[in-house]
Amino acid sequence: MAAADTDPVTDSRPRRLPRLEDVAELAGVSHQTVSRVVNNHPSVSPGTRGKVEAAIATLGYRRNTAARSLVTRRSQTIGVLGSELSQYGPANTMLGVERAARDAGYFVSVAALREVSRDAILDAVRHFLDQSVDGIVVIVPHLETLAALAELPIGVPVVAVGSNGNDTVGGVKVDQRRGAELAVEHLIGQGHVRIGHIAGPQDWIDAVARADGWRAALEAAGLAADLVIEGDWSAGSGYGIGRQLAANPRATALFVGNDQMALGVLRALNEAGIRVPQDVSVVGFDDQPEAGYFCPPLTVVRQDFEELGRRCMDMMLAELGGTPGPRTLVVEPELVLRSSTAPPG
Amino acid sequence: MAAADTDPVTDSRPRRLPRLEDVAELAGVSHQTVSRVVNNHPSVSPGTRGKVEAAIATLGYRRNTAARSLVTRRSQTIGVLGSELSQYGPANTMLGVERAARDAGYFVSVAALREVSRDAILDAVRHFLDQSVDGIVVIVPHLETLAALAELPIGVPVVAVGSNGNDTVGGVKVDQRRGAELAVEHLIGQGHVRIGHIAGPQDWIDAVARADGWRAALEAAGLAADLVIEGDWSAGSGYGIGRQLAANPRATALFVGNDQMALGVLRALNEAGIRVPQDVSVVGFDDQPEAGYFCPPLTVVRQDFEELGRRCMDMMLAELGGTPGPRTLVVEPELVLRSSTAPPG
DNA sequence: GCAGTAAGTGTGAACGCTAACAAAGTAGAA
DNA sequence: TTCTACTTTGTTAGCGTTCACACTTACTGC
Repeated sequence: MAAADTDPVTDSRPRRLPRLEDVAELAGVSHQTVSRVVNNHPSVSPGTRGKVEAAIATLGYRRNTAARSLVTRRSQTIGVLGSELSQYGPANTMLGVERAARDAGYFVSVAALREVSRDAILDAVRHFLDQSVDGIVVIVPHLETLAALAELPIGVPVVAVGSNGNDTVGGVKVDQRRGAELAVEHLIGQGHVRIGHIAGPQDWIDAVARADGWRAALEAAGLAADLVIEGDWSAGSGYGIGRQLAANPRATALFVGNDQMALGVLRALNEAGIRVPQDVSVVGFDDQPEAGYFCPPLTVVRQDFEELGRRCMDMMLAELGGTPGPRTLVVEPELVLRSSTAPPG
Repeated sequence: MAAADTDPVTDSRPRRLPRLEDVAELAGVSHQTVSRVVNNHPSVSPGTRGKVEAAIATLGYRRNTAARSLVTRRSQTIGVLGSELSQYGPANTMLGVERAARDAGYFVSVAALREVSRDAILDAVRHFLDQSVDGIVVIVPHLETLAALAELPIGVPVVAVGSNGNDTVGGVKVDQRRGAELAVEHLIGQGHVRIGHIAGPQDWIDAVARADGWRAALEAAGLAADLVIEGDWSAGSGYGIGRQLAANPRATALFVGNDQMALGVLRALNEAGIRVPQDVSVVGFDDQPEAGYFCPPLTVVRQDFEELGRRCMDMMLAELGGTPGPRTLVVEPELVLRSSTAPPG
């Protein structure tokens, strides 16, 4: 009885998945013809194609990726190397990449960095090389990352989100500097002259660019750019900085490096009885879905992360297709006005 | 000149990556011995092992995954099928899975669902089967998902987050019902007798379980469970519901299905001049990092999503190792008290 | 001293696919 | 008719691994 279940003779279940050869036999053609059908090769007569397709359907044939990769030396897989993937921005960028990749017939392999260090990055890259990915998308917006990537001869195209492209690594980014300028110009337009900046950690590419934009916009207007405090992107750090500022108010407007820190700032000001926007205006950065429901709803610079991810993949596909395009792609940010900003006084 | 760059004779760069055979030749052994070294097979003498390892290091040999998969019929890849992967919970669950998987030597392939539908799910599963993944982790907390999965003979182990396990699909979940009970019991303990529930969409497994827990806790205390309004998880829907309730107050405490909706509720109440927690207490669910910085900081039921992801992978590994353990794994939630709850009146 | 066992190593054949080439058939032009 | 060119199909040889097995050598126990 137990034997009947596994006896190769009496067992009617297929012992293994069907392969080209099985399809070929059923369709009465050679395995190569089946391969041609599967790969949409043009030189197959309509009649043959029909027979083969029928056989494929009958057997439920699926092409074996490993065998195909072995001979083509391509895995149809893109590695996504990311950190902070539970954050709104990186997560959505990854989703944009995933979508574009799957649409293009690629698999997406993910490696998340526990901590951002040279070793962790090299380890993840090796992981991907072991998997023989066809290309790597890097969503690790640290300056250090780019340096680490330059160390290893990777051998496949690399596209880094947030960076400028160079000859070894393609770059796709939202124009952070421009975003910061939009925010600050808006505040200046409302009549603010003391505009502070709560910055992200300065080893992050985007944090530096936002601080630069803030400074540039102020200087262009002849205003002082002397109030900048560095946080760590978290609501907690925003809260701490907010308390400091509440105790010793030095500005009528704050340009905050991201929405989470802005949330912390809002809460600290609220606790201290400082009204937003009547006493202080606040602008965030990212536009995560919750930003419109903060107290008060937050004026923000919006980044389209999914678009960013898609563009990454566009560049990657161009590279993989052997038709490299521009090495740098820039997505424009947008200012979204809500009620956390108003003229001073 | 151009020829010199590619001429097979004068070009000293390796034409292709080194393989077992190349290592074997350099070490003066057979390719099989090299294979044994690479796979940590015990029956290799220390001397031979040393020679081979040296040759591997010299050539920078890395084993070819495709060839290996072809013969072993295992891809060392786990597919993660997820929706809402930019949300705090699913994203962190995925990260937990990724971490455990990579530690166990597996690659992680991701497919994100654009919309949750039978077709989209089946499409993603087929995508993974095309890639011949060794197992699939499903982070799509819809009732519908489980039904769709049951349709297809998948042929590899499947572990679903948030579900109860059955014979075809393993289940790993945080005890949502218990979490809801913790929240409601806390409110009852503070003296609340009119406790409403703002629920998530009822086609989500977790939303149903939380509503059940809320109802059970109230009924156990002999209180009425008659105020439940369904939202869509978003801050916007929480805001809309909050405005309704502010116009027509019917409870002194609200158990809200997740943190985002709670944010919307807080904002609506704040706008209407209803104080939290003096007039109304609010409890959220998830404990995303921002919850402690809402106005006021939100009392929540915390779920450890990363742990959840790790457990998923534990179950998967047991399954893959041929030693299936329990079909259901439950992680305990925890109540985190902050200042959005207080005794009524 | 000889079988019996174990450890270490090598040989050959898959695994399922694609690339390159060969062969057969078809059609139009000379 | 015959030649050429093209289309369609088949044949063969890998791709780089692991598996099953065979072979050697060394050590055990009688």
